[in-house]
Amino acid sequence: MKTMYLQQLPHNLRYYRDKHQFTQQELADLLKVSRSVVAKWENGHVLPDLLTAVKLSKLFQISLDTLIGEAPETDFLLSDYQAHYQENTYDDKSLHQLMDFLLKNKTLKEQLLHYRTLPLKQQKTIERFLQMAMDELKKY
Amino acid sequence: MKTMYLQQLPHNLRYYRDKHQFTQQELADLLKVSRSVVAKWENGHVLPDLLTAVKLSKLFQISLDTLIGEAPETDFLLSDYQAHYQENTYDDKSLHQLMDFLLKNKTLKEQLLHYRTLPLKQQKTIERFLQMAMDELKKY
DNA sequence: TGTATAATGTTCTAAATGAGAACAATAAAT
DNA sequence: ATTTATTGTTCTCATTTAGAACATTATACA
Repeated sequence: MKTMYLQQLPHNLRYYRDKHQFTQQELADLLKVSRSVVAKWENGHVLPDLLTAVKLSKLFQISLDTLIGEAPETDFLLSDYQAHYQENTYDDKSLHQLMDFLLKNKTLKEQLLHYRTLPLKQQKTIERFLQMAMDELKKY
Repeated sequence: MKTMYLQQLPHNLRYYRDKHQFTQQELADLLKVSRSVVAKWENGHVLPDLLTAVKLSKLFQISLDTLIGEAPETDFLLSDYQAHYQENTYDDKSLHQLMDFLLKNKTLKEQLLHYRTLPLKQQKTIERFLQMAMDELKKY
């Protein structure tokens, strides 16, 4: 059996574009692509690339999974967890992002764990060093 | 400002592959692609196409949005979080410690938030520098 | 209804980009 | 220390998409 994964995408695209009352041309302009390619997406002749798909989902304010018609069932439990975390001072969104990031970057995480154990003076030194490195890279 | 949308994808791919204890080869076989292209995804040299991305999200049993690191709400992060906590108490403790640490170190936190948005290549460079700095300090 | 205009569909070509094979470098194991 | 497993990179080829031009269909309105 062939992959049915993206069957729905063309329909969804047209549906959401209509919903937002865009013409193909208007949508194309927003995304800075040609109109003809929008038509091709909607007719299933061609797939948008991943980046474009993300842009579309943002534009339509829906999840990627919804856009491609593969939205997973919603998870009830989540609100509970969210409540829990909000109570416990971890309500800072940026911190969440950071933790998620560290969760997925083992090396950095290990480094930070070690960094944490260093004398304050050394921490400061490293902090400055890090800042320098990042400023330096910013130039390019 | 450049599109930051898919910054996270390489890390996430590696993270979930590791989590499932696949080698690149094994993952490649499951998806019926070459191993080298898996390596390139994980190093941010190339993007998987939409269909492959969907397959990956199915294989890892996560949403596409989670996979690309653009989960609309923190919901997805939290679920990841939760799973992680349940599975691996040891690691979690360290994550908790890190969270507390970062909560109390605003500068470092800001740096990391910025670091997170850098191109993968720059991240690697900085990571190496950081390692060097820390190794150097270890001597004294 | 006929005509003009707007919106959409399709084709062809050129260009972008990912895929794979082969080779290189690292890491892990023994 | 040497072998083996795993991962990273380069080069080329093949695939696929994007855009322009053209064709078709739908809509407006006289």
